[in-house]
Amino acid sequence: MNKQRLTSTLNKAKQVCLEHGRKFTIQRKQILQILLTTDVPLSAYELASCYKLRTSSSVSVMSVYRILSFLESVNLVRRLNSANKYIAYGTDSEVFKRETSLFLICRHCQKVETLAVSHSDVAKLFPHFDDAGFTSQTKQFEMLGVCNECQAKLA
Amino acid sequence: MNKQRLTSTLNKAKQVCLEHGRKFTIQRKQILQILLTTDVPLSAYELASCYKLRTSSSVSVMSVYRILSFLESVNLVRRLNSANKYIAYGTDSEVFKRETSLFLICRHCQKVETLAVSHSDVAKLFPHFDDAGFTSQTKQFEMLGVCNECQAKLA
DNA sequence: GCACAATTGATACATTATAACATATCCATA
DNA sequence: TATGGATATGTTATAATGTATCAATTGTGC
Repeated sequence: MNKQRLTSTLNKAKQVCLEHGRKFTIQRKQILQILLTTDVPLSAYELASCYKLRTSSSVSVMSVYRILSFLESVNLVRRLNSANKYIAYGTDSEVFKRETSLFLICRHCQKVETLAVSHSDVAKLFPHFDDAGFTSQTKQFEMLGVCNECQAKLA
Repeated sequence: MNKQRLTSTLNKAKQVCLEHGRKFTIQRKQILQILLTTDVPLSAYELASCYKLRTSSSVSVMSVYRILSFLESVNLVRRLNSANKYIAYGTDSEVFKRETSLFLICRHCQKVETLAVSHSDVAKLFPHFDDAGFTSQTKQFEMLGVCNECQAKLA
């Protein structure tokens, strides 16, 4: 993510927090910024380490979990279930706009690409889904595999 | 799962193991049987407890993980990433037949329903999926929500 | 019996996550 | 100003999940 987009996302993130009557504290900002400026998902423990390296300050893992859970609740961060790691994305991204997302996670380089999926597509995608009478609360799907670039390298 | 289907699945499971040049040991059989006869997913630790209760024998958690990982490798068991738990299914099920599956996981009763998805449907219905040039190795999607029955109860 | 691979046991450890309670900070307002 | 409530963080302990390593056992073919 380039500098301009980062700044704009951080500003928007602050707005989002305020709109929820919550604060955009320095720690929340730092954690979000770390996630926005790394290209691979990070675990809570990795985030705590990163925090120490980048800021000459520190944050407890417990706080990292709380911060992540807060940032998730306002849709600024997502947890990848298949990796137990976390990602962020620009506030101009489809992920932030609360559509259903498909995360393509590369097993080699760990990078994650995001595609948007409409809810109607989801229903269409899975035959008999409507018959099942199941009320989905899921806004993300995860797919593991090999990305374009890694495939080229491996070939 | 009824008794007849259980027996047939266990027999088929033995075949599958032998076809892979591996054994269908008593422990593997017990673990599989526990998974086949529970209606909710179980964690490795829960399986170890269950094993003790049901068999008057026991198995180390380490072994449970090895057994699960083996059973997964021959497609007799699946791990649910969103719950860190494991499920099995009849050998007559679509899941066993290696199609892509969608697991509908109920947040209330924990029960899991399975739908089959063809690979071509997956590619077709995520817009821009082909553009991404991503090679998927995923054979399952997980959806959290509320099942039919629980919804009726809650209403 | 012996060699070999597959399986399991046992111990230790790593990683991920939550519980519980204390403290701090900020803001509205009495 | 102070005080009360909500929000946020610190601290410690512990639970839950998972892996590494090496030894022991079991079964099978020769």
